[in-house]
Amino acid sequence: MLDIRLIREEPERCQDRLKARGGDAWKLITEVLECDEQRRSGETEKQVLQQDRNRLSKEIGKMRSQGEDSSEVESKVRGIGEQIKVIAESTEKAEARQRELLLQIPNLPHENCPVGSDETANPEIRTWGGKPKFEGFEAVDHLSLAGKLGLFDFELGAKISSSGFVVYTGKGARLQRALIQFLLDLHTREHGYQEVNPPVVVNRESMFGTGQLPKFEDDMYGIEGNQQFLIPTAEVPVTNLYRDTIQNPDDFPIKTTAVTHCFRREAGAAGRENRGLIRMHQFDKVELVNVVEPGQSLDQLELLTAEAEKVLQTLGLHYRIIELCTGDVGFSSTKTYDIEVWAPGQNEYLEVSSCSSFGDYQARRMKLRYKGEDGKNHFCHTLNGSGTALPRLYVALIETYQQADGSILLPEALHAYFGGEKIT
RNA sequence: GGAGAGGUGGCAGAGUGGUCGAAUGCAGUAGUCUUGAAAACUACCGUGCCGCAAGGUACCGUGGGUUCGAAUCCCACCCUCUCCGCCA
Repeated sequence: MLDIRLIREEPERCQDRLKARGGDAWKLITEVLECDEQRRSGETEKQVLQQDRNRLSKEIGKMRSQGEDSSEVESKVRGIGEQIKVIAESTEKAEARQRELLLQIPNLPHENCPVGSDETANPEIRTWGGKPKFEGFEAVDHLSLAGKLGLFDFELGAKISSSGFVVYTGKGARLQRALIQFLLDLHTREHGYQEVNPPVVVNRESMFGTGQLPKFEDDMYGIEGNQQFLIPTAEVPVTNLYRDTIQNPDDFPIKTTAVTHCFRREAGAAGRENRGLIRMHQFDKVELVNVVEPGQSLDQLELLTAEAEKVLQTLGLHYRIIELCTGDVGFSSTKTYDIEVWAPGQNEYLEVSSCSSFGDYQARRMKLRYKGEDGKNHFCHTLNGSGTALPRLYVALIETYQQADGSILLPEALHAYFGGEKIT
C-alpha cells in the first residue's frame, strides 16, 4: 500500500508516478483523499463524544457506589451512545472504502526507473557470456533432446492432471533434483541465506500481504472456496513469515530462501508461443527474499540480482539483464531487473529471474516493521528475486550443453550433484 | 473426526461488570554505586489512529451482541494444548 500521508502531501506526484505505469489507477487518488478527509473528521467527532461518554460513565459508577440516583445521567449517556453509533458507521464506511482503494493502487515506480509504456521499452543493462557455438550440427530444442533421452513426459502429465503439467522421468527427474540442490547450496553457503521449507497453501491474508490479492485472484488456484490458495511463488509464504512483526535492525539484511512448487493458472496464455517447459501450471522455483532497512534497499537489489546471476555464471550460461520500465514493472514493485538466459534451441532469451525491490509497499500491507534508532517503529523494505526458476533454467541448460549425438555434457558444478557428467 | 481445557503486553502470569492499557516477575533501556564487571538500588519500558501541541481515543485471539459502562457476561468463528480415533 501507498502511505496515505504521502498521498495527502503529494497527490500530484503520486498521480504522475502512477500514470507512468499506464492504466488508470491514478484516478483513484482523488477518491482516496475524499475518504481520508471523511474518515479523519468523523474520527475526531467520534472521539469527542467518546470522551463525554467515558467521563459520564465513570460518574455513574461513582454515584451508584454512593447510593445516588443516576438514571438521568444514564439516559444522557444512552443518547451519546446513539450518536456515536451513527458517526462510527459512516466513518467505518469511509475507512473501509479507503482501504479498498489503497489495496488496488499499485506501487509507485522508482524515480530512476526507465520510462516506457511496455516491455519493448525495457533497456538492456548488461550481458554475461556469449551465445554458444555448435560445431558441425544444428542446436535442437529441449523437447527433441528430452524425447531421445527420456527426461520428461508431457503426455503423462496431461493424463494424470491436464495440459500444462509435466512428469520428469528418470535422469530428467534426477537432473531437476540436482539443480535444486545446487541452487539451495549456493545461496545458503555462499550468499548467507537461511533456508525454509514453507507451505504451498496459504490464506487470503498472506495473498493480500504480498499484493496478489485483491487484483489477481483469477490468476491463482483457489481451494476451500478461495479461502486458501496454491502459491504462485514462494515470495508469498516466505515474505509473510515476517508479517505482523517488529524486527531488530541488527538482524538486517534478513535473507531467506526456499524452493517450492509454484502454481499459476496462466489463464489466456494457452496456445501462445509456449512450447515445452517454458510456461507451466506447476513448476519449481528457488526464491530469494530480503527484508532490509529503507536505506539499504537499492543497494540490496543490486546484490540480490548479482546472487541470482551467480547461478548462471556458475553454470556457464549466457544471459542478459534488462530493467523493467515504468509501464512493465509488477504491481507491488518499485524497481525490477529481469534476468534472461539464452536458450539456443529456442533461439531466444528466457526470463529465469525477476528481482524486485518493493520499497515499503508490501511491508505496509503486512505491517512488517523494525524498531528505529529513534525508538519508533518504521516499515521495512522487502525485496525478492528468483534464484532461479527451474524449468527455464533446465531448458537453457540442456539446450546449451547438447552434443552432436544428442547427449548432454553437464557443466562441472553439477557433476557431483547429478552423479555424473553426461546425460545419454 | 469426537471429548475436554485454554488464548491477556517481548516472555511468564494476575485480573470475572466501573477509577484497568491492565498487578507482579523476567527480559530490555537509562542512571546511581564500582578501578571494571556483577549484584543492589532508582527511573523508563506495548501498538495504532486523531491532533501543531497539550492531550484524546481505540486495542486483552477474530467478528458480532448485551449494558449507561466489557479484558471480564452471551453468540459465532479461528488458533493452541490434552485425551480418543485415523494416518505419511
